[in-house]
Amino acid sequence: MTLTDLRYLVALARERHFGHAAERCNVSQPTLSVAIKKLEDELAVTLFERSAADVKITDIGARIVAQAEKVLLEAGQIKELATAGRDPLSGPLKLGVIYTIGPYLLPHLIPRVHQAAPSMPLLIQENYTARLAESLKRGDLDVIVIALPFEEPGIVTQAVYDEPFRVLMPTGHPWENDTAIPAKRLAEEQLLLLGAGNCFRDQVLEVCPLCRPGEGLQRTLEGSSLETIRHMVATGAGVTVLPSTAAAPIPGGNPLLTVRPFEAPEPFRRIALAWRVTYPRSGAIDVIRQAILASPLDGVRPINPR
Amino acid sequence: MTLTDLRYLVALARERHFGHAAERCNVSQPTLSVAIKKLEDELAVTLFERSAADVKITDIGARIVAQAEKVLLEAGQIKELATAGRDPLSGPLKLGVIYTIGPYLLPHLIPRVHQAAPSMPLLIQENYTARLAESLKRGDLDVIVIALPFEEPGIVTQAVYDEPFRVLMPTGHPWENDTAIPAKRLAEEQLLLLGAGNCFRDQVLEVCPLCRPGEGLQRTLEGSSLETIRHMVATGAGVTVLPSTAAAPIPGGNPLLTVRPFEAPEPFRRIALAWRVTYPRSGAIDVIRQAILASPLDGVRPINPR
DNA sequence: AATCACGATAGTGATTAACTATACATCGGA
DNA sequence: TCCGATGTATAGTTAATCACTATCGTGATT
Repeated sequence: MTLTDLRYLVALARERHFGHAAERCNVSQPTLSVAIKKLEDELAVTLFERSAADVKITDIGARIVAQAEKVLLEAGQIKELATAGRDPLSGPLKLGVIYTIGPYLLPHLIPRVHQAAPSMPLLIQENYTARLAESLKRGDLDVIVIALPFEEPGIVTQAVYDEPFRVLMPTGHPWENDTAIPAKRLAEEQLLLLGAGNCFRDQVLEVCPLCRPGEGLQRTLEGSSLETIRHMVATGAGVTVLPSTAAAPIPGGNPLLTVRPFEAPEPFRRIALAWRVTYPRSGAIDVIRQAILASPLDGVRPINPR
Repeated sequence: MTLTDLRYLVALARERHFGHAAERCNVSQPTLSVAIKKLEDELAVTLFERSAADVKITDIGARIVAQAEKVLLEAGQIKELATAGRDPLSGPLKLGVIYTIGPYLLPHLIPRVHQAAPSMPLLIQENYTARLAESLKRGDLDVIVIALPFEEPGIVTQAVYDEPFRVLMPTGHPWENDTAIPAKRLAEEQLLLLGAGNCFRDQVLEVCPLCRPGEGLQRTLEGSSLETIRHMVATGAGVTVLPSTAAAPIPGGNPLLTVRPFEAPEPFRRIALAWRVTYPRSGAIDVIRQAILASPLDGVRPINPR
């Protein structure tokens, strides 16, 4: 049993296809077949049911694969430790960002990180919080940028900034003359919402408890983005709530759109970094944090680490 | 980086002496020296400070050794899992049973399986043959109990017993005085039938080709069960055909109901086990078969495996 | 300076892991 | 029922790796 064998095992469990798994491991199909068979012989256990139609993992196989993943994750930590021991700012950093932050943060973040740590390229993935959390735990990501609350065993978080919410309406809307909008008044309007899975959607619904989706004027745009919603507001389809960084990303802005703050207490979300407790490159995380705080993010309030 | 390398690494960290560490690993000293050097090159980190006096572990080396120990521990768990999973009678078995067998077989089967294989809990699902077949092929079920004929690619079957059909009528019915009922005479009566999807319904209709549902006196009870039909017969709503195990499930029976056999040739159904050809826990299947045959099922004729 | 202890290096053989080519099994369509 | 497509297993070969013995180099001790 070698680490290579375990990698083959995990790949096969993921792909459920010898050929594809082999390709993913950059080896030939027979290599992988033989390795799996060798493992099965060594452990004296059938790990997979092979049939013409597909490859099914056995019950015991699944448990062993889960354990193999743990072994590989821990083994990967050895390389991370070595990298960190050399220089935490060398080697690629796998960064995950939620959809409602990525487009507004990354254009500022990337050049700043590159300047602070030129030998630390960023490998970036945008996704929902739940997916990012999974990847983070699996080791597919090193650090993620998400909104609090966020509690996962084995994961630590550090708040970075608070970001107030804004109301976005088409220019000419009756609220245009108000300097600040009370949250309850959202219930009077057609409110455009992101699809389920976006944490920001839930946060908006918390702001306005009367806005139950499906009852009344709210409209959910499944699989959509804040940018799409912005365009819909511009066409007069309704109003929406945006995080401040997303409210006016282009200097000057769109003349068809008007942004107004909420009335106090202004609703906001708290954005944080999260990483595995065991992740050794704390220096790299600090660089990310500094780069975020150095970015010109509209309306945000930095949080100092305790 | 291999698991062997990590074992050498850990041994050296413990012994702080290349020769002794090599001895403990049952390899020569140069073998261990080379392996450690290879690791250091691969990780681009100095793990040990070699001096004439002794071998000192570096700061980063100590952290990597600790991690290596974790990897080895987790890797050892794989072997433990394999040992634990080697017994086909350990671990849950996902068993599917058709609706017209489940209520009569399972009360006998479950305690017998538990006795024969205490560490093999049964996860049971009752459904139509077609649904069970699908789940079986998908791997959601491991073994199913169905009525023959049953042909599916990749699935093998083994007949377990034959079960004759019986006529159930309300007590006081004119047929009560007959010792056996000819199948054709069913067409004379209001015949209560299970809904489509139940294989038993089709088998009953085969017994009596004149009984076309929808024409004449037959009545189909969609979404119903044999127990419901039994109650309807008791109220005089008609007669029905039951498999023998369902004819008198309670000792003593119901005074409102009378059961009579068919005239020879007695119609029957053949009950079988089915599983994927690739399913590795044949021992578990055998336990199920034995437990079925050991159950006191009214009127059934066991079939010996060829 | 000679010796000793110990790790590093060189060179060689055996094992193993990888490849290509091809056999074999199964399923679906003609 | 045969044939082709798909997918896994096996055979045979090559290359890389691992582990061995023998020996060297270095620093500490006598």
